[in-house]
Amino acid sequence: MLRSDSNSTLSESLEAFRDQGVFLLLSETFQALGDSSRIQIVWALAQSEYSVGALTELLGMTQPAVSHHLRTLRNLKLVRVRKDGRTAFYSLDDDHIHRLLLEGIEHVNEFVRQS
Amino acid sequence: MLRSDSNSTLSESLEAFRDQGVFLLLSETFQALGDSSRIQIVWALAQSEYSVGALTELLGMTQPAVSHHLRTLRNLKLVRVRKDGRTAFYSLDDDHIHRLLLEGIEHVNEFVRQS
DNA sequence: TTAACATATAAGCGAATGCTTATATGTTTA
DNA sequence: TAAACATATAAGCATTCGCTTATATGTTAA
Repeated sequence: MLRSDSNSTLSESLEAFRDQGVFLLLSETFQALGDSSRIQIVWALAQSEYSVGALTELLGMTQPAVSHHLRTLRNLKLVRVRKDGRTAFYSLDDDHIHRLLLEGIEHVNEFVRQS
Repeated sequence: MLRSDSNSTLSESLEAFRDQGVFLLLSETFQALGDSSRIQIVWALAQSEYSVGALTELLGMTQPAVSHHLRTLRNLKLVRVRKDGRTAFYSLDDDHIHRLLLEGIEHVNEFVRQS
């Protein structure tokens, strides 16, 4: 197989990103969005903040399942919590998440258009 | 066309997106990017097109593993193939994928900055 | 304080996932 | 044609994942 020096810069970035854990963190981030239930949660939070109970009712899941998913999203800083008394209000952490979601939807649109 | 009525409520858009399979396809797309090996493949292809053999050597994986991951990415139209003789050259399917990757990296940067 | 409420966590089960080894398909070259 | 080559697919195994039920933690109200 043909080997060229033009790979050197890529293989350097590959090694650097591997060492810095960028690929791992990046894949974990996408993986967090890679679940139908969590995407629905993120979609809801993209409209407004919601409490755990509200999400539970809105999405028709059990409360522990919602909490479980929210922890996953929280660990990767995709959502944040605001506590008021005994209720916890969740919202998207920053605009990157919103844009990620929109880019994803655009791709899906493209996908369906080609089918 | 996949879109929610801008006047509809959240629960209506949730129902519509569920029925149209948007959430499923969207989560599958993110899930495809949610693996450390596949992200490295996508990162490589974001720089230039590569053959299966080149990716195998570049990433230090076995050839069947690379083919396996490429199929996953292909099924979701994240990458496309161009065949020349007995070699298959892969590249990113469209610009959405590139932007998804860049948005993800920005989020990871934000993540690390906060830690 | 006690009871009701809102959320978080734990343990365990079934299903899905990524990788390995082995083999099949298809293309070029001797 | 046969052999070498490039890629794709298949079967099996170990691990991970999402969900369920049960329970714990913490807050408000009577």
